[in-house]
Amino acid sequence: MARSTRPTIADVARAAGVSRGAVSFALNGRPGVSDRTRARILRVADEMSWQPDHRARAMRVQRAQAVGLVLHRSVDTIADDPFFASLIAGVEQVVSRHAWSLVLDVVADDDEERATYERLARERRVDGVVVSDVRVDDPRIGHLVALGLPAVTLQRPTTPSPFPAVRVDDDRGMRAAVRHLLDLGHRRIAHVAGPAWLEHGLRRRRAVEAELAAAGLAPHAVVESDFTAAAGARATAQLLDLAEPPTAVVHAGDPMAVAGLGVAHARGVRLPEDLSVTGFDDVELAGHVHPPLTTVRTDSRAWGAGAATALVDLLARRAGGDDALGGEEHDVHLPPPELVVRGSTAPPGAAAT
Amino acid sequence: MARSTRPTIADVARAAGVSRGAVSFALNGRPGVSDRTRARILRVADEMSWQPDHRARAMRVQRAQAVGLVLHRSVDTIADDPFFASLIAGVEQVVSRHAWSLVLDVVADDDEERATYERLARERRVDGVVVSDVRVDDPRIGHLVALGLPAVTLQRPTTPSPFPAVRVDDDRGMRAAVRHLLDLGHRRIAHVAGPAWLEHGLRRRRAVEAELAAAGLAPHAVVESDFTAAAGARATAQLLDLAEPPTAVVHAGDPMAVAGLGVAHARGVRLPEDLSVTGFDDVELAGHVHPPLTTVRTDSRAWGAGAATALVDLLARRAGGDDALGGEEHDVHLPPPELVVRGSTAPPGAAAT
DNA sequence: TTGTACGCGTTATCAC
DNA sequence: GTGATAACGCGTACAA
Repeated sequence: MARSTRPTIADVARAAGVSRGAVSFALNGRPGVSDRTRARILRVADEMSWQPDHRARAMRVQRAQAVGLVLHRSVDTIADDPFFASLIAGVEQVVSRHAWSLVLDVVADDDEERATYERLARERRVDGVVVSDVRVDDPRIGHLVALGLPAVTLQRPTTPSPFPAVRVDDDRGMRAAVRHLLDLGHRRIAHVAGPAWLEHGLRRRRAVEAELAAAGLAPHAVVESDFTAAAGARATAQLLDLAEPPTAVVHAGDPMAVAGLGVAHARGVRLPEDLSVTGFDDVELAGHVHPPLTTVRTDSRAWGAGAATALVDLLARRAGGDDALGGEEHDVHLPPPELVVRGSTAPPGAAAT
Repeated sequence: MARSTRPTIADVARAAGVSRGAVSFALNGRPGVSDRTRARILRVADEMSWQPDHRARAMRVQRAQAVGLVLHRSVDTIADDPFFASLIAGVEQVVSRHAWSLVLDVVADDDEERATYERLARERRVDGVVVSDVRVDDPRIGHLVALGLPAVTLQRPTTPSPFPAVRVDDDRGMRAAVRHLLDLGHRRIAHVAGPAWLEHGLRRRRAVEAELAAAGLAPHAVVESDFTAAAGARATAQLLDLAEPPTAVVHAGDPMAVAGLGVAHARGVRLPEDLSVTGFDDVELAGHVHPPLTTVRTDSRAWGAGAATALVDLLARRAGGDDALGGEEHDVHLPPPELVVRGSTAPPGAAAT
């Protein structure tokens, strides 16, 4: 455990017979040293397996070379919703390519969330953050502005935000799912929604309503849920208990939809003859349950990657002296999600025909 | 964006009319300032909303106050396996309680993994790492020792390791599942295993074999898989294609088991009458598919929390001057997982009786 | 309690 | 253009 022998830039400089400054120049590829000296310095540094101490450098250049991601959901939801893992993976992919780091925090409530952002900003652990699960009237936007912590949001918040957003046209996918059911002949279409206080929960619900309205219909019923399988199961049970149950249910998330299939199955409802079901996200399991789930394929990893890229770009602009935060003109638009038709949807009463 | 006005310790000292050293003492709650002065200093610091710059402090005390977690799996597997999200959440829970940070990296191959550990160590981004997905003959152990980077492993590696391990008796759960099937009267029991090069993949397989051997049996068949739903589906198809198919399948992971249910369903196999299925982990969805999955309940979050705790303890000991790495006597033992019996298991040919 | 050296790179200034 | 020298960033720790 050769803890004491970790070389510093001074050791490298001495070994190479140059000044510390020269080593720094050589390492960072800037003019000031001849090619021969540069090569020698780099060789020596490599031999000593020296790399600059990230902290010392960060302190000097006033940049952490790290981005933060603060996830605010119960610890359980995080495990149950594959979305987060994909998001993290996407962010990480970009961040690591730049030799930056991802600092991750999971918080349980609003207070902890505030405190965490404050800590990240004050301690300067990160240069900026990715804001996910944007809420309706999201208080974090103002908070981050006040803290002076640059950010990128996933979707554009409903309230004005000075930060760039990574946008994807969820609506299109949701409407495609409803359209698909309408085309199959369904008229009693229910929706199991995400929480209305989440921007994407609300947005997806509006999309369902809009597409139905375009066909002169209204949702047969809307049950607000929270994206978990347990809540999805409850919601489906509730819908099946209606005097006049729906013939199709559009879910705002796959785990809810899969649980819905399970409940229907358990009650002897024939799938998809008696009930058509759609999901949202296309998690890996979606194609492997029975009947395989018709769902909307999103690319959460691309979302994470897009957000990280936007953030890195934003920070680069700021490092270049541009104090602006970017705003809408730097929004990144991702390709809209597409409907994946599988076996969980069919014309209503298909078996009866 | 008041970037330039971020206060430093000097500003606080000036405002409070004391020296910088006094502010430092007051903040860290150590003797050297009177209670009255301490209170005043803290009040001023709070008013200016000053918190010590993490980098400057880290540089001085030579500690990053951060732990690393390097996940080595394809980006897809990470999203599909809820285990990771739980693990991350567990680690984070502990880490944040200490006001430390979690630095997360996702790597795609061995080279990248090596490079990442090296970077984390050389740049001193983290004080230690949590090593998950321990492999048979895991090369990372030696590498980490060479880098001088303290670690905690999830399960004790098969090869000697100087690091503490968080251990949980997977075997017990796996054997309980097999026992359960034997008790139901099954004799043709197959196993869909995880990769044999993963410590827990191999361990679970051995447990299945051991329990069957205790009953004078051998696995009806073993299909090696990779923990994904897709692979699980293929494995089940393969088993059902056998001239003499198994009456029960024990899976090393829930996603594989759920996909197995789907395949069986699609083929018209009656569940659980014609085929009993067990999983491992008890992901949230497990109780909501049809039939609800009999599985082994593990607590991945507790695993993450245990690992983080062990790591923080280890680092505290080292900070206290103890250069030892801990080793086996600091292993943490978690309660063994338990079997959760649901509807996916029944006596063989139950409906026929 | 105060003054100040220190940790470790980066960068502005300066000499050749 | 090459390179050395020294100041700097921001807390902490130790001598005074």
